[in-house]
Amino acid sequence: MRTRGGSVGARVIPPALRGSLGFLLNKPAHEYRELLDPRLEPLGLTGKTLAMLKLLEAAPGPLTQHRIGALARVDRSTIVTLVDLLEGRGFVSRGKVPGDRRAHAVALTPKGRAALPAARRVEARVQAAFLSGLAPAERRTLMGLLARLLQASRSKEEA
Amino acid sequence: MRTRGGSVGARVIPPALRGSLGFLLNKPAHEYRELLDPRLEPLGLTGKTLAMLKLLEAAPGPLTQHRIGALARVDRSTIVTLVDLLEGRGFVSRGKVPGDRRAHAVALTPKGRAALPAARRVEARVQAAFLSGLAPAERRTLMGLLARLLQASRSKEEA
DNA sequence: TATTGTTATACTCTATAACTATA
DNA sequence: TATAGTTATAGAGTATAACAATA
Repeated sequence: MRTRGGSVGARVIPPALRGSLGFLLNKPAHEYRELLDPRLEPLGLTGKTLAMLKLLEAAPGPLTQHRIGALARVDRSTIVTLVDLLEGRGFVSRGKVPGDRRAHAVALTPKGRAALPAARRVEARVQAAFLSGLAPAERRTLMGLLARLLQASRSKEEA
Repeated sequence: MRTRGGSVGARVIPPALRGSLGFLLNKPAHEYRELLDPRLEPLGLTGKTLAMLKLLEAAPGPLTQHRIGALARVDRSTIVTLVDLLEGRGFVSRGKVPGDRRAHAVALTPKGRAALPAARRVEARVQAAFLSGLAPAERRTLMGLLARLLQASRSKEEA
């Protein structure tokens, strides 16, 4: 009662769920994380910490934790843990912010910068594998639409 | 130091994150759930339990918990809790499966069936609001691409 | 031996509230 | 008074492992 590849029938998306946006967003999100994180683990990273590293690399200089949270849409209390992880690995450092002794200047260390290329390659491979069911143009479309969705949503802040 | 709408700058997606599929999938998934679940709560449902209700409605008859899990790609241990919730609300019932005394026949009750139209209307409204930044055609494209992504992914099962 | 449902447990992700040290 | 970072905590979401009943 189980052919090769699953006659059980979980391969096809039930029509009843094809219109459920929550299902369509949550499942891939979860599956992608399960795929990427183990591959980044040998490098001492996860999808989330890698994203933070990329954010820091793209910035003109150090960022405060508050600023990182604003960019990544994550609460500042959550940022603490992520920075702790990266600092523990020696990928970032917490320095001083001239003019504000409350804030921390989170900066990419040489080690953190050096870790980025390999991590990016891993991410690119995993991402390509995960998206392999879609044509290149479709992948761009999908990511573009998701980005616009995110841009349109106010999530927390708004009057 | 905070203009209307957030000069803080979290509105735009940082270029560094536009290529991070994990970020693009996780954030909308999370935000959508935060939006939908409170709206379904007065009806005694959540996005997940509503999805299960829709699955049962579309089925020709009762489904075993194992079957529900296969369709929704959720572990059977997780299904237990969801069925418990729906059963507690009187939306589904656990009956017997002729021929297999291990399995439970999860069936929609009249009350469960009656709850669906209103829940669907709420879901449609929330979904439309969440997708309001996209044109109708784009919404269909997005959901279609997500569905294909899910269809292509093997998640757990495979040789 | 394998499968269905169940329970116990554990892990991740994320946020809220309260505290501190500043501003 | 308000903000940056921290800590403690709580809650959702999900899975694995082990067990009983049954196949």
